[in-house]
Amino acid sequence: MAKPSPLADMPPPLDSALDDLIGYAIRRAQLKLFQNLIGRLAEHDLRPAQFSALAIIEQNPGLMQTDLARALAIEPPQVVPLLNKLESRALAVRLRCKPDKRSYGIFLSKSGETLLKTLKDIAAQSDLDATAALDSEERATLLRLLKKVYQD
Amino acid sequence: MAKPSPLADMPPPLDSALDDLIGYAIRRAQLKLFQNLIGRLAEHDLRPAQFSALAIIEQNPGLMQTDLARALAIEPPQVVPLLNKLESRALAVRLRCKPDKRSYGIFLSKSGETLLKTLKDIAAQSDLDATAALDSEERATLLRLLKKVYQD
DNA sequence: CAAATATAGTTATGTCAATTAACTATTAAT
DNA sequence: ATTAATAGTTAATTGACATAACTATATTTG
Repeated sequence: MAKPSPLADMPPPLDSALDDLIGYAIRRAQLKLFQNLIGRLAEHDLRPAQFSALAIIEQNPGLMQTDLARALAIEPPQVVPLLNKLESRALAVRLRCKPDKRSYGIFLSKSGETLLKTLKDIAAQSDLDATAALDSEERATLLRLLKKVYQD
Repeated sequence: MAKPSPLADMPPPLDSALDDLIGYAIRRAQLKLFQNLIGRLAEHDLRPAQFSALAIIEQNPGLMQTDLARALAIEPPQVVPLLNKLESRALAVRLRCKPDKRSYGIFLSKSGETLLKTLKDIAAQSDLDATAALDSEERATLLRLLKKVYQD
């Protein structure tokens, strides 16, 4: 059962004249998407950053914690408990496999790969669910425009 | 001078296979917009929530703190320091002006109104700046689609 | 009317995330 | 060799935020 999500419901705001700002609209839409995803991932006792980490590790097997930190836009110390959690659940492993013995290579375990498949479906479903007001053409347009914004 | 903004730069991520999720794209785009706005508002020693509060008060003069909390999607205790700050800078005032003497009516001061005009320009400029990769038709489309998502 | 209950705002407390600083071990540079 | 830099970790600080408790009014109702 989905947790009651402390930040969950965004109440209908009073008229605030911010309505024509993309920054305002995107914040509200992002919150909706994020809350939806948080709820669904919670059933697997995972947070969005952990899901992102799994996806990044899959695409970049053997990467170092430093790389993961940069990719997640978090600081190295935050990577430690995150990876500890993934490792304790046997979803990922740290291996001393580099010429440089200070660093670890990070890999998904078999069950990490399996779970990630499920999580990707969940994320895709969450996306669809939270954007149910759009048809698939609009969704494609939205994605294209968002990429244009953040890739700039 | 703009503060070096602790969260500022989102580094180019490794390929992570999250690229086709709207939730992922919107988070990254939102962060870009938000960081841009934070930087610009910092020059006026204001945070986005304080700017939003000013805009909401302008549109709803005399509203109660409870209403403001709901509109900002924050808890009532958080309104206290926020309003204290606005009041200490003489941008807004709490007035016992209701039949119910437990509550305050909140209003902008003259200088609050004046500053808000400036801030709206800043926010609009921030929007344009952070979405410089889009032409104005694309911007309109993006805004329309985002509204559709969060108003749903 | 009196007592009980509810509400607006505030204060106090606890929790948790996230940044920073400092420590260990390895590696690279002079 | 000594020094400096880097990967990862631990520890300490800060800050956001929620929850609970307090005050003063207001409402309800017995």
